[in-house]
Amino acid sequence: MHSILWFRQDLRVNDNPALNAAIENSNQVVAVYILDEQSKNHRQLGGASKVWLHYTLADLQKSLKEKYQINLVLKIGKSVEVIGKLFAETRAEKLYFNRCYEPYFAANDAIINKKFNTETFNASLLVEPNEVKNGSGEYFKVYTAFYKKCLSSQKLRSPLKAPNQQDKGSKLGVSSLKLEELKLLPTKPDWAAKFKKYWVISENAAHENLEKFFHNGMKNYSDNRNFADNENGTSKLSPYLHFGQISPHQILSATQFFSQVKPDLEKGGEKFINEIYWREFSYNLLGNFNDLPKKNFRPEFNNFPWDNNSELLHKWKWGKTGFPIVDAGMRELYETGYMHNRVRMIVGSFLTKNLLTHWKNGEEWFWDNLFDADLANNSASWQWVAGSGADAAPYFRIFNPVIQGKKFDPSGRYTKKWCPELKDLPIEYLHNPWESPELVIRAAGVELGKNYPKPIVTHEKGREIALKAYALMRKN
DNA sequence: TGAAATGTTGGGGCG
DNA sequence: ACGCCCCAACATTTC
Repeated sequence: MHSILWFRQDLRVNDNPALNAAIENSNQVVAVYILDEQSKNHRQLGGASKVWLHYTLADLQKSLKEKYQINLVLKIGKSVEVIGKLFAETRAEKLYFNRCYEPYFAANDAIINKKFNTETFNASLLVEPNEVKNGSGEYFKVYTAFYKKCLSSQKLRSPLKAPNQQDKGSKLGVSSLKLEELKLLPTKPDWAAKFKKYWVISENAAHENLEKFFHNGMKNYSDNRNFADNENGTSKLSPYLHFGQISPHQILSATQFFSQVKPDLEKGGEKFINEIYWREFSYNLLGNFNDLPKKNFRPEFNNFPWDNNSELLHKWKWGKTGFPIVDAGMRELYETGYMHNRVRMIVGSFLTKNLLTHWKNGEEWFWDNLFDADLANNSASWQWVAGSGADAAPYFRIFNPVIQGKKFDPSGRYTKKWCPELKDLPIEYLHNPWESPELVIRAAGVELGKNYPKPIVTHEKGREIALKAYALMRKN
């Protein structure tokens, strides 16, 4: 008996409910990944996401082959059509897959469930969007309340072990595209080559990173996570989580285990789990407010007088704003496909509040450049930082990039790493080079406007303008 | 998961 | 010895 196992954002062998069900309930499994950019409303993958996906598929192909002798079939097309053909070709009895929660995926899944004999599972969330409601039956709009409710009401499953069975592959020789034919890697220019320096992209690497984080970062995580110059302060698991190379259930279970073994890690572990639940909150918002990627969650922001200056946006994207901590972050993003979380908040505040640029522009740049680009997280977080989102800080909380730099990159290591032209500036002026005495800045070999930009706006004036815009919005 | 402006307090210098 | 002033340091309010 044949079954089809459809891989999506659950690209792992362990703790994969659909995989377990398919292998346990059928003799021959046809595993498939469908690159679907044609179904209704599907959002094109960003450039960085494609690169990550390429290596992830390569890794998954290898593990499925080795462990179960299953070939991962690769296809391009509308998922409903590809699946229909597979059913016809293999006479499979059932389609197994793990649910996705992006609104366009969910709508498509509804069609597939109607058309075929399916069994679906939750593999990637601790809480599905309709699982948790507040006292009046509404979905939560405030994080802390959501989190508390989850903790008090949830029964979480333990991570599943990959079934130990051999020779589960289909004997029919279903045709597959070659991985290269998905064309996920850039060719000319090959801007993706550099990423190998920074990442090992595999299911195994996700677990090794988590283990490393337990030993190096989890103690004092509450504080460490904010320091951009602390390389070990965060887990860097977000891309793996997005593609499902590790599941939140695995993370929670491992964190709790570690906290028990090493009680001094308990506090950090709690905070870490709290951050994992921010992802859950984002999915909860997106699942209940499907327009989150496009429309202001707080409609009063529809009146906000954005400036949307394309030249300023361009300088922001390429790390040429003249504010070192902002530029460092934007360059880290482009170079590594990742940005430290604290710095994401700083550059987000800068774009929306100092440059008065609509958050959607930032959302799109992040979508294209982040390995962890994730519809729920990205849109919820951009709306949060812009002030238009759920549980967002009031708009007038405007980050001062100089103060933030001094506070969260006190050694200057982070800024100097990504803005090497500033490496000889003394720390007192690293985050505000335009205030540096002439002698000092010249001795450091920095010439503003020549080898490092002058600030493209003044923060004080920007703040004033932003507050005026905010007041205007409230009046309307 | 702010920053700036404004208000308050208290120690020390000084006449 | 005392009051006055200055001004950090901290607290509160406002945006």
